[in-house]
Amino acid sequence: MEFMKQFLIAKNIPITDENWNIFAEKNIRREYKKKDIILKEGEIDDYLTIVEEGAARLFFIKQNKEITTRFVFKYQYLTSYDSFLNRSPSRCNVEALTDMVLWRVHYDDLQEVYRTSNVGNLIGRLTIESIYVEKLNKEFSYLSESAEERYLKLMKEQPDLFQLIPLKHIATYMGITPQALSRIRRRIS
Amino acid sequence: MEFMKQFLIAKNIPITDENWNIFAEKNIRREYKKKDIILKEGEIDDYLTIVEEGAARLFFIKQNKEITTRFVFKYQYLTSYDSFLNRSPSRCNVEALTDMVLWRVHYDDLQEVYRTSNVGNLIGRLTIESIYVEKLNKEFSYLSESAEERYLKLMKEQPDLFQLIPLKHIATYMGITPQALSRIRRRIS
DNA sequence: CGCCGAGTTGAACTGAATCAAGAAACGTGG
DNA sequence: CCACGTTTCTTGATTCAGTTCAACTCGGCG
Repeated sequence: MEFMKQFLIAKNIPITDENWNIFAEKNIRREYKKKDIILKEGEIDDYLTIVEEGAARLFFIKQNKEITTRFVFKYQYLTSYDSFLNRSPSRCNVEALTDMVLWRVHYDDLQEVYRTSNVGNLIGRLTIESIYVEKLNKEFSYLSESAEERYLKLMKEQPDLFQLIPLKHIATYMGITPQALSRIRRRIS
Repeated sequence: MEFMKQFLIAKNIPITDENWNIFAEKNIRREYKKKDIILKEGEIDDYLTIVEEGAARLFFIKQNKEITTRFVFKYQYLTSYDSFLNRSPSRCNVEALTDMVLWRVHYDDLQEVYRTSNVGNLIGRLTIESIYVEKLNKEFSYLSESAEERYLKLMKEQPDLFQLIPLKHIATYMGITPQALSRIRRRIS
């Protein structure tokens, strides 16, 4: 978890060694292989999970088709939040897109961190603030731009996505079918 | 702010009187009249704002049309979060749908609360957790259900919406035009 | 009474979905 | 390193949900 401490310090987030240790010692390292299913739809996500290495996606099934809702990379949180927070079955699956190294805290351990120091609330707040803003941006983009505009924006802002991830997942992430994305790409080139 | 303390206690959220006072004394009461614009697009939202009485909506303008993204009611937070958190111009306008009573903390005061006690991080975390889950539900609904299904669900889950709010706002909130909503309603009845 | 905003309805249009089939790229084992 | 099967991507034809533009009704309110 040392990477995360560096991360917080770099972001100028105040944290004492003692508080940090309370949090860090609850985190457990875990590895996954490419294509592993890290969480299955219907299961309760018991872990707040951060990515040290690799990439993953969250997706749900709609009429036998996979709809990707989020990509997660290095130093981002990978949790199926509604499941984790509400202790309810996850609507999403989580799949490793590459080999991965993860660190995770169990829900119960996190509750203890919340009780015994304020570092949990701080990290929890900052984490969810950033993914909420990410979701707001996606919503705004979806409601105000055409699929073609969204594609161009994604190309510009996250070109690495296109190296790493099959177009079919990018398509459903954009809210369109792979066929529609293919046609957009042809139109542009 | 007494209502909010009751609210936290009812939710079994641990908070000492001292910590509560640190937070509560930073909050300022403010009233608005129906149709008042509480925040304009382009302004930076300086306040974390909770609703004691009344209702409001957040909306943005797309090609001269208003697209509503969220309704906010009693005991919910009304902030334009991306603006508030990133200190950036708001993409959204906030409009009072009824006469309102609000309580708000200024951004700078909140930073001080974050520094001097853990109540800020706790309240901040819980607040944003709940609106994030709300947004996840909306996204899921949007991606997996037809407009008609979403309408029926909304009728069932939030029938009060239809008493209080013009259909044209509900339509854009659902991601469709008022005309399309009108046709759905006819088809159903 | 006349006006204005909300809601409804119609007709034409459109972006994207769907279904289906072929081409290209990938990876796995011999 | 090649051959094969599988997955990904592309392309075409058709269909459909929802948009757009425009006209009309209804109800409240100055």
